[in-house]
Amino acid sequence: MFCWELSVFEQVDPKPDFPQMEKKRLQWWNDEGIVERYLKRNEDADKRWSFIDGPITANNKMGVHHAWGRAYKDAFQRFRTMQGYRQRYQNGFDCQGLWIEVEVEREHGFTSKLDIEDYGIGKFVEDCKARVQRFAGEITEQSKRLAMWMNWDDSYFTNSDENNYAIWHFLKTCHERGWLYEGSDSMPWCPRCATGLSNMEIVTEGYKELTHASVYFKLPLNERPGEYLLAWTTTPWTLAANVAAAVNPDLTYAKVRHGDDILYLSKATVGVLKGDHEIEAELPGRDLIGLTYRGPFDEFPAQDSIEHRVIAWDEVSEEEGTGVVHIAPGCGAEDFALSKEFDLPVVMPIDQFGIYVDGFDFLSGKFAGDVGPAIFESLEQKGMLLRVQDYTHRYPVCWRCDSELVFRVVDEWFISMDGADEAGKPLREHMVDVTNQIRWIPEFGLARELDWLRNMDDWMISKKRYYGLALPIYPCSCGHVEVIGGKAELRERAVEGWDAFEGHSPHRPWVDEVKIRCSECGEAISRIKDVGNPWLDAGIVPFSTLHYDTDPDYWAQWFPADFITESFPGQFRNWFYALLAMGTALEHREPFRTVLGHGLVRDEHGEEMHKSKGTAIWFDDAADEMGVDTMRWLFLRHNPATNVNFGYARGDEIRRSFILTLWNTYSFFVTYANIDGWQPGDDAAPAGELDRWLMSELHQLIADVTENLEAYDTMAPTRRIESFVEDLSNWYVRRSRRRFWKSEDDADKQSAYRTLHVCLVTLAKLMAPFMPFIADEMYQNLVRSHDAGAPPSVHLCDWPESDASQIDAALNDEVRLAMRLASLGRSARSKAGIKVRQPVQRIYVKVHGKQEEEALDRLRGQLSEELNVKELLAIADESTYLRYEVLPNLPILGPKYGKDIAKIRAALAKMDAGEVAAAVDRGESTEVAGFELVAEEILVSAVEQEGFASAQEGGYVVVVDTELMPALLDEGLAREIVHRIQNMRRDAGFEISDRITTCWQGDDDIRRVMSAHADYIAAETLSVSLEDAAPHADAHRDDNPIDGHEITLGVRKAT
RNA sequence: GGGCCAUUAGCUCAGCUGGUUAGAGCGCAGUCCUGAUAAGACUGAGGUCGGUGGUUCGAGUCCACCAUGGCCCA
Repeated sequence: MFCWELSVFEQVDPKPDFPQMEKKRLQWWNDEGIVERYLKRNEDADKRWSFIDGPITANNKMGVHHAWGRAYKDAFQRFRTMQGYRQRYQNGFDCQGLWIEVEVEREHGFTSKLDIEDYGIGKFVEDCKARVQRFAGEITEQSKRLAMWMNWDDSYFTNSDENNYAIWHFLKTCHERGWLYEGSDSMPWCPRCATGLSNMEIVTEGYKELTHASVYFKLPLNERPGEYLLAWTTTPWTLAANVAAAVNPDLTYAKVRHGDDILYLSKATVGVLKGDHEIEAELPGRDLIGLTYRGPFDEFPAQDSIEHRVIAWDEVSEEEGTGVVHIAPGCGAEDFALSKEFDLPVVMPIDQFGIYVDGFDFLSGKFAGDVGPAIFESLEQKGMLLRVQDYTHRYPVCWRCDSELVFRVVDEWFISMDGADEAGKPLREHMVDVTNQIRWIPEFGLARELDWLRNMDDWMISKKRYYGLALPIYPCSCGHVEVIGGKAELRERAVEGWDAFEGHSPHRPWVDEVKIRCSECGEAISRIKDVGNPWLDAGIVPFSTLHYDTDPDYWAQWFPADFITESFPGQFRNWFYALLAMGTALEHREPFRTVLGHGLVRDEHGEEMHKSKGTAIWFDDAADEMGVDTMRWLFLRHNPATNVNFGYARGDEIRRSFILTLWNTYSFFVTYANIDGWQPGDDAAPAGELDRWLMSELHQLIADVTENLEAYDTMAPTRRIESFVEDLSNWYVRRSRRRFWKSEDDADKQSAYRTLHVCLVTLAKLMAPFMPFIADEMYQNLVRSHDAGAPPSVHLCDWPESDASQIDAALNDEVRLAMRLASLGRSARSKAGIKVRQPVQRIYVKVHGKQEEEALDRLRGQLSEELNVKELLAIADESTYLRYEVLPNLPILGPKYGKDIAKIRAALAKMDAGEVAAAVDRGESTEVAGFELVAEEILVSAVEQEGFASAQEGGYVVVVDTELMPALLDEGLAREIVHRIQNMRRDAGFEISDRITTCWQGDDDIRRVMSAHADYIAAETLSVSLEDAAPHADAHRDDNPIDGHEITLGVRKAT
C-alpha cells in the first residue's frame, strides 16, 4: 500500500485559488528575504545591464494601465538577473509639477493662485511634498503586490536636491551654448491655473467638443462709407483686441448688397447671409488689401490711435466663417505671428486670470469667458452686429482642470531648437543624430520621434507656478543673464539670503531668498519666480540618478541605459524627448540604447475605460480577482504596438486555456510521482522516444524564448510557451499516461518521471520573469521540497541554457507528423461515426516520401494506440483510396526558370499525376514542357478519393476500414465497461491507487465479454476480483445499460 | 494640410526575409474522449486578407494612390 506520509512532493490543489496563493507566496518571499537575495544576487558580476525607470507620477494610486509597463520592466529585469547581469533595480517617482499642485489645491478647496499665496507658498510646497510621499508609499505597496522586485528603499524622487541641481547644470550648459532665452510668445493659457501650457501639454487630449456663441459682425471701411467687411469669430472676447482683418489674396470675394449695407465676404461663404441679398460684384481678395476700417471697440482707451488694416494671409480659407479673419495678436498664436510679419500693434486685454485689464471700459474687471452677451449688445448698439449663432468646434481645454484655454502673450523662458551652438549646429539637428542611434520598438517609434523633432517649437521650460524645479535663472536689469549650475556655485555667488535658504530643498519660497551679484554690472539680482517644466525633472534622470555630477566613474558604468520602456502615447514629446534633449546637450549621445513603447489599456471591448461608465478596473481589484500572474501574462503576451483590451473575461480565458493546463500537468505529475514514491536525483538520459522528443522541444523552447527576450519581445516567447504547454499536456502527458500508471517500476517509467520533472522545472524557470508566483510555486514543490541545496527560489536560479545536442529537428518533425496523422485519423473516424473507444481493424495512411514512411514505422505503436486500431498500414501507391496531385515546387523553380514557370505549371497540370508521382517516388527526373525537372522540383501530394471514411490535409490521407467484426465489438464493449467502472470509482470517492472488488450481472453479451476480457478489465480498474454476483449492499452500484445491454455493476474497496 | 499606425472569420487577434490549400482563441453547430472532470479533444460552418492599380513567374506580405478608423503635428 501506498503511504502519503512518504510523499516527496506536496499534493497539488487541483482547483487553486491563485490570488490567495500569490498573497501567501508574497509573504513567504518577505519572510525568507528572497527579494533581498535577488537584489544582491549579481552584485559582483562583471556584466551589467542598465535599466532606467521612467518615473511614475506619485500623485495617485496606480491603475491597471500602469501594470502593463511595469510588467515589462519587471520581466526584463528578472530575465537579466537570471542571466547573471548586475543591475540597479531603481524605481523612480515623478514628484514635481502642476498636476500635484492641482490635487493639493483640490484638497484645500482652492480656486485660484491667490488662495495659494494667502495660504503661504512654503506651507503649500510642503503639502505637495507630503502628498508625493504618501502616494509613493501607496504605489510601492501596489508594485510589490505586482511582484515587481525593485530596491524599494533606493527609489529616486524627482524633487530630490540631486535631481534639481542636475537640471541646473543642464540649464547652465544650454545657456553657455546660447540655447536659453527669454521670449514673448502667444501661448495657450489656463485662466484657472493661471499658467501657460507648453506645446507638449496642449495636445489632442487637451481638446474638447464645445459649443460657443459665434458672431458675424460688420467692420465699416473708412474709405467706403456704407460698406463693410463681414467677419466672424468664435471668441468674441478677443474683439476688443482686434487690430487687423485678414483676407486671402487669391480667393474670390463678393460685394453683396444686404439691406442698406454693402458687405464684403468670400464668394463661397455668401450662404451665411440670411434674408434679401444680392451680389453686386466679384473681386479678388487682393483688391481689399490695404483698406482700413473702424475696429469694433475703437472707443476703448486700449485701442487709442490704432489703425485697423486689411492684410493678406494665404491661410484664410472658406471652410468656415466669411473669408475675412479677425486678427488679435494679443489673443492668438497665428495672430501673434502675423503681428511680427506685418508689424501690427499687440493689444493684450486680459491678465493671468483671464480678467480684462484697465483700458477696456465696461469690460475691465470682467472674466473673458463671461463677456459674450455684453460684447454682442455693444456691437448691436454700434450697428456692427449681423448675427449671433451657436457653433460647435474642438476647443482647447486645460488637461488638468478642464478650464477653457485662452491665448495670452507672455514672457517665458525657452530652450532654442534652432539656435546654432558654438559649432554652428542647432540642438534640433544634434538631437536627430542621437535619435538615429537608438533602437526603437516598435520601429515606427523612430519616425514618430523624428517627426516630433522636425516640427516642435522651442521648448518652453518655465511656468509661473509654485511647486517645481526652481529655474536658476538670474536676469539683471543691465540685460545680463546669469544661470547657476549647482548648489555649490549658488553658495559661492550668493550675496544675500543664503542663511534663509540654508537647510532647505531648492524650492520656492526658500531658494528665492538668495541673491547673487551680476558679473557685468555688480547689481544684486534675484532668481526669476518661475518654476520648471516637469519633463526637465524626468529627462535628467540618466544623469542625476547615476550621479553624473558627483561620481563620474559610477555614471560611466551605467550610462547609457541599455533599456527603457514606457507607454508611448505622449512620451515622444515628453519623456523620450526630454531624455534626448539632455543626453544630447550634456554628452552628445543617446541616453538609452533601446526603447520599448507600448499602447494603452482599454476595456474588454476595446473601449476606453471610464470611471463614470463603470468600465474602469482598479489595480487592487484586478490583483485580488484575477491574480497578478494572469494580469502580467495578459499584458506580456500582447503586441505592444497596439492597445490591449483588458478585462476579467480575458483573464479567465488565459487561466482556463493556459494556466490551468499547465497546472493540471503539474498536478498530474505530483499525483503519480507521490503514488510511486518517485524521487528526483537520477540524471540518466531519457529512455523513451517521447522523452527524447519532449527534451528536444524543450531545448528548442529555451533557445527561442531566450532569443526573443534578448530582442525585448515578450509576445513571441509567451505564445511560444503557451503552445509548448499545449503539446506537453495534449501529447506528451496524454501519450505517456499509461507509462506513469502501469504497475511495473521499470526504466521506462523512471525516464518518464525524470523527463516530465525536468521539463516542469525548466518551464518554471522560463516562466519566472512572466509569472513569478506560479513559477516559484512549482519550483518550491518540484525542487526545493527534496533539494535543500538548490537556490531557495526560482528567481535566484540561473536562466536555463539550451543544449543544442538535445535538439533533434527530425524527431520534432516526426512527432508533428504523428500529431497530424492522429488528428486526421480522428477526423476519419468521426466521419465514419465510429467512436475512438471502439477498436477498428485497419487504418491506411499516406505520407510523403521515404523518410516519412520510415518515420511511420517508428510511430506505428503510438498511432495505433491513439487511434485504437489493430493494423496501421501505408497506402500502396496504386491504391484505390487516393489519387495524386503534382505541383511545381515554386521556391526552387521560381528563381531558376522565371517566366517559364507559367509553361511548366500548365504542362504539369496536363500530365498524368500518377505517373509523375511514381517517377518522383523513384527519384527520377521528369520532362515538363521541355525542361528536365528533378524529383525535388515537383511536389507530390495525395488526395482522398471519395466514398471512403477518410480525411486528408496537406497531401496526407488517412482512411478507416469501417468493418467491425464481432471480436472488435466485444473489445469495444469491454472498454465501455472499464470506462463505466472508472467513473464509478471516481463517484465513490476512491483514491486513484485504491484496489477494489467488482461485482457484475448482465446479459449474454456482457457475460461473454466479462469472461473473455476479464484480465484487461481487472487490470484497468485495479479490481482484485471480478464476480458474477449481485453487488454487496455497501457497494457503489450502477444499473444503467451500456450500448443497449442490461448490466449491473458494483464496486467497493478491497480489504 | 503634413507624418505615423491600423484595416485578415461574427468578436479579439497571429501571420518571419514574397512561394502553391491564410491560422489561433472566443462564440456558434455537431461529435467524441475522459482519474486534468464545473476540464479536455475533434469536426464543421464562417475569409474576394479595406479598395484600385503596379512590380514579380508568383502579393495578405513589396510599391503608388484611394477609403475608413486611430494617433501625432500644423
